Amino acid sequence: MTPPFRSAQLPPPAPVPERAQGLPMADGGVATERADAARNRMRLLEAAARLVAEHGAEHVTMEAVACAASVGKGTVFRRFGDRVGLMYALLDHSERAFQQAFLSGPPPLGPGAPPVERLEAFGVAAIRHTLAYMDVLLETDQDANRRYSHPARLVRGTHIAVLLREAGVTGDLALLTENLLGCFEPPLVNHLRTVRGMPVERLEAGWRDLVDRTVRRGPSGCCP
Amino acid sequence: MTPPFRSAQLPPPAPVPERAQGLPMADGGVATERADAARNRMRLLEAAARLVAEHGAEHVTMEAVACAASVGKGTVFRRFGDRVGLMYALLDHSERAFQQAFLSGPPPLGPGAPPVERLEAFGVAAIRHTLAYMDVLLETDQDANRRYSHPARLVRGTHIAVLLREAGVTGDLALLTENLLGCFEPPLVNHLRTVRGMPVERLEAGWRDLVDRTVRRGPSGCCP
DNA sequence: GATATTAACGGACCGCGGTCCGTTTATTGG
DNA sequence: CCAATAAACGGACCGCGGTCCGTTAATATC
Repeated sequence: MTPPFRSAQLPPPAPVPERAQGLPMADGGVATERADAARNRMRLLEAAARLVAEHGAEHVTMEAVACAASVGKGTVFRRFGDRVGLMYALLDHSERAFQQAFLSGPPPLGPGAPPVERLEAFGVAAIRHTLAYMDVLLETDQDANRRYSHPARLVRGTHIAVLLREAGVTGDLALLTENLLGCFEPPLVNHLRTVRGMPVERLEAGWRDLVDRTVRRGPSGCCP
Repeated sequence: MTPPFRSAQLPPPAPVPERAQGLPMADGGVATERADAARNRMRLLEAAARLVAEHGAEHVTMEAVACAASVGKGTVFRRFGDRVGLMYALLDHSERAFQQAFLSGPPPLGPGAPPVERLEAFGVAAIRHTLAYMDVLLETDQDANRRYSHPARLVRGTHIAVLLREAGVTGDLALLTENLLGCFEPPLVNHLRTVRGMPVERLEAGWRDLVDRTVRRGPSGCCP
């Protein structure tokens, strides 16, 4: 009688775009959002961003966002699915910018530098990104399931895995990657900074050290 | 006008014991719970455990617990503070047992084995513990702040740090410890098992590998 | 431009976590 | 045993996330 599992997700009702989707159609066009829908999405994102800036993400209610955007509450949920979805939407721009920086920007973050250097630069950038958007990120952390399946996390994970491989790391790359990703968990970073009082430089140095330990030759003997 | 921070905690109203406290008093006695309070705590814990077993932690409401224990809703909150507090209380016994096992049980988990072996055994035990209590642990994960400051996590962290030191690891032990602790995050373990389909053995092997990489000689050159 | 279709809208509604405060009851001191 | 005190009780109450469904209006077709 115990219900399936936490990871059993809401099935296929699947409205909830969270972002204007361009689904290809039979005739070669794209199924675009209706004009009013698109306008409301913009209004909602702007209102949400304003309220977050004013009161902190933690104190922004869905109803307040709806009201500030002069829109019904139902509309907010239809556009963004739930509170966490709205928060993710708020992060979308900066996350894309970050992705572009490490996928195709200038070295050492982007291609062109040796993999270990890129990895170190990546972590430093990720930590800074986390700090910059901390309060919204902490809100997205509410839904543990989505956190680990979110596209942004997958992209980061793939990037790390590729760099590890390029660096000649052997072993369970998937797990090593997850371990490295753990360094950017917003609540962890927040805790280390706020409660334990660690300066950013220390976190960055810790990341570099960790990368070195991970990369420095595989599980078997040290220095063949 | 932005409110202080997320980590700013509820000040000192400080009822919320979460566990029968034995505070020392002037006369040498202990300030114990009133009889009815203690009885209600037991009833609530039993009721909660039953409901969790029956319906899964995720579907247990505070009102249902109160009702099943024939107690008012207010009483549940006075005893355990909030939902997460109740969940932590449910985990208390097993967590203490685990602590005893690695602090004073037989080797290789307890004292007597070399530190690296203990560390590896610790991780394996922690992963199993996490899997065994997964659904309740996932509920405790709601409150990100408390997660990182919870006594149980501190104990685990101290244990890891001590073993790392004994193993002769140099570097930022605090950060290395946090990184290793990340391997036991319930939502991560759940994701790797449920979504990514990794068997327990793989997680355990991954832990051992990670310990090896962490321990194998510090940040500077490889094999002096 | 009129009509049909279908997506989008919005606010009433629900459930649950958490609080408040008037009432009850265990305890202690005489 | 009785009174006084303070702790514990319990349920009405509140706010917010999320859902539902009758209404509205954008688009497509003619």
